[in-house]
Amino acid sequence: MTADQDGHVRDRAETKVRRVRRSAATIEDVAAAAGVSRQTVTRAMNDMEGISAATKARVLAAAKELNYRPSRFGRGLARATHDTLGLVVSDLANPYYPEFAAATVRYAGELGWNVVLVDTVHATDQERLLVDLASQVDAVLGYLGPTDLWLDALAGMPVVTVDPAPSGRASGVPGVHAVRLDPRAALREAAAHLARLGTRTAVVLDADHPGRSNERSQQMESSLREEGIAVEVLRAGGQDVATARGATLDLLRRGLPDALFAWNDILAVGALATLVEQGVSVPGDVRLVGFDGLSLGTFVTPQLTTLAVDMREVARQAVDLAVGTLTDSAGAADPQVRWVEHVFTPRGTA
Amino acid sequence: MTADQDGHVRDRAETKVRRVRRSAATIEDVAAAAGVSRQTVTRAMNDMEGISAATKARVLAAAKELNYRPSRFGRGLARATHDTLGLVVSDLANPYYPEFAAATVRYAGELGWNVVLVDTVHATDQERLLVDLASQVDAVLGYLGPTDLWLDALAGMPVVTVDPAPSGRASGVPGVHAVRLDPRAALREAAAHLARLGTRTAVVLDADHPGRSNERSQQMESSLREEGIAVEVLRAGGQDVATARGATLDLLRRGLPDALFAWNDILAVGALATLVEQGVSVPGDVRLVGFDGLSLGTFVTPQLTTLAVDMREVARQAVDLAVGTLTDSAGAADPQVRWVEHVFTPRGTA
DNA sequence: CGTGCTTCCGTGAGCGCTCACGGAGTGGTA
DNA sequence: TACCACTCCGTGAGCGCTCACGGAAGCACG
Repeated sequence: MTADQDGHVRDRAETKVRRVRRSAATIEDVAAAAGVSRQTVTRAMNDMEGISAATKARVLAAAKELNYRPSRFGRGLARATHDTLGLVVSDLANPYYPEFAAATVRYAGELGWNVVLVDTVHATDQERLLVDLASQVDAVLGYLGPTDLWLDALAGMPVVTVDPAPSGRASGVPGVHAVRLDPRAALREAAAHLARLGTRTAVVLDADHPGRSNERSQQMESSLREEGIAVEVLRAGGQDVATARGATLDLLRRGLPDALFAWNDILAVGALATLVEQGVSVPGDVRLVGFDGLSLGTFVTPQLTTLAVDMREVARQAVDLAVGTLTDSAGAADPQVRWVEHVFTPRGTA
Repeated sequence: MTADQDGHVRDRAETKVRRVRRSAATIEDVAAAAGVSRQTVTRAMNDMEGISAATKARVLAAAKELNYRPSRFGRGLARATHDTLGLVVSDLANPYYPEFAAATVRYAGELGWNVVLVDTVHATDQERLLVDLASQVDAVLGYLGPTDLWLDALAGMPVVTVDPAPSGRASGVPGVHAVRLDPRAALREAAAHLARLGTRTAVVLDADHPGRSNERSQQMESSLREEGIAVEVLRAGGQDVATARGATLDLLRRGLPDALFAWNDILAVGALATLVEQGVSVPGDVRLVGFDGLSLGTFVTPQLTTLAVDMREVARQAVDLAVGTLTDSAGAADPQVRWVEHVFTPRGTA
């Protein structure tokens, strides 16, 4: 890391890279080897029209012989589009995001789109990361974080945010769409389910994040109240297993409620482990409900009752929105919102 | 999907993309706005020498004003290197790979390298994917699968394989390195630990993959034998939770051993869940040991005893090898192998 | 005053590819 | 023969950027 006279810190690779000279074959080499022109090579490589089967075979053979790989950069420069989507997640170490990413990569792949996946949590300069991403993809989708961080960096490019709605400045901007998650019906189902099991008191285990966390736990709270259940919201201040353990131990000391509603499956799993270790029976003594429907919830015993989000559906909606904006005539770029409903998934803990 | 006369199936996005015309600002625009030349803009954007502070400030202001984002393609074409590593994993839905990817992205980022992450399991044409990756990165590392699939596609480019050794044709190729995992010491420790607990019989729960699986389970088998423990290898034929459940139920019918040694943590967690559900006490009736040390093993109760691999260390070695080959003088490209040892991590199940 | 050095900046050229065009050859019709 | 349509292929030009150079100005030295 060095700093220039403006105090701007450079964190790129400073050491001069003396690359193993690859002397990669270029389109010109292939053209010469096959005795044709560049354009004919292009036609062969991209399955374009206007080339005879014999010539095409000869070109492809030459390409294979020379180990020719078309340069993504050359192509990117010459073409207007790149058949590529940028997928942004905030932290691959959080099991939620790999599940989302895997579903998206799969669906986009089925449609013939490439995906460039970036993880923002480790980025030293998030804006630079997004700017860089923007220059090489046709659209960006995923968990982009606060609007101010990306609205300028991605200006003029189709964007699909997932889960939290694009706030303030971003709403109404052409080409900026949203896939939103609606847990309300599933929450009502879960609350009714808990009431049916005789639940009188409940604790909402909140991760206490400023934005959406509040909305989600508020929704949890009100749906429980509507079933006549007394609710306390406990802000754990984090969404990792260790935090859940601490909060649960705290709860044990103060006296357990009939049910525990966790902000997400990770907190739920942490609570479950702590409860079981302390000899509390789940769901016998305490009912437990998670949120997200991660596969992780099926690894524990008893398996976690949760409000699942259908990742394939989220992926489908997000990719369809992005691709739709790209393929439709320019007029169809007006902002759209697609809702995906959570699904109440009773398993072993409630 | 269409097929041309050669029967070659195209799976790229066929629909013509009529992109929202972005009319992105180019370096020329910035140069004109700031009243300087292209080269001066380059100097300002890349913190290069030979530019006065005043001019630099003027250029950066103009760039910001025009919302200028340097094109990755233009830059890629003009530059020899890209400060970018290609990271290949086989399936993000398998919790092992996100942990590896997160560690690698983080460490590479600390060194100032960008990372392009690709998932091969969903690729319709894996070779094409790798060829595409190769054209835009300086080196490739990760889980590349069978040598034949990538050796040609990545010819002449630094490659670092992780875990399984590059087989046959790839060994000894300049620039093709390996980070290998060595579980032997940890296996001995685990076996001794099990013996100390009075284990007389054990079952190795194998995932039954043709290549490395055999080696791993063989190592498990022999280390247990050396402690005088009778071993049976059970080939489950898969490495998902459902498979583990089936195999465990099968085992229950036939009579349980004193200990279960699972091919990886996922199988172990599946076995644990099944055992607990069936009223078997772990580690009371059966000791259980996993393999990999995924965070997932700390989510279950009791927490999984396992042979952990230090992902940060693996990431460090892999990135260092790749970057080292790139930065050293060309002679240092002779194949290297870095070993990372597993760490026996006794937790709750043994 | 001529020479050399340093600092700052601009000019061609070219990276590898695709696009829009145009031309050569073939076969059919008037 | 003259004309047209069609198939196949090649030729400039240019995408946006950086590299290697070279030139202009300012200053110090003999």
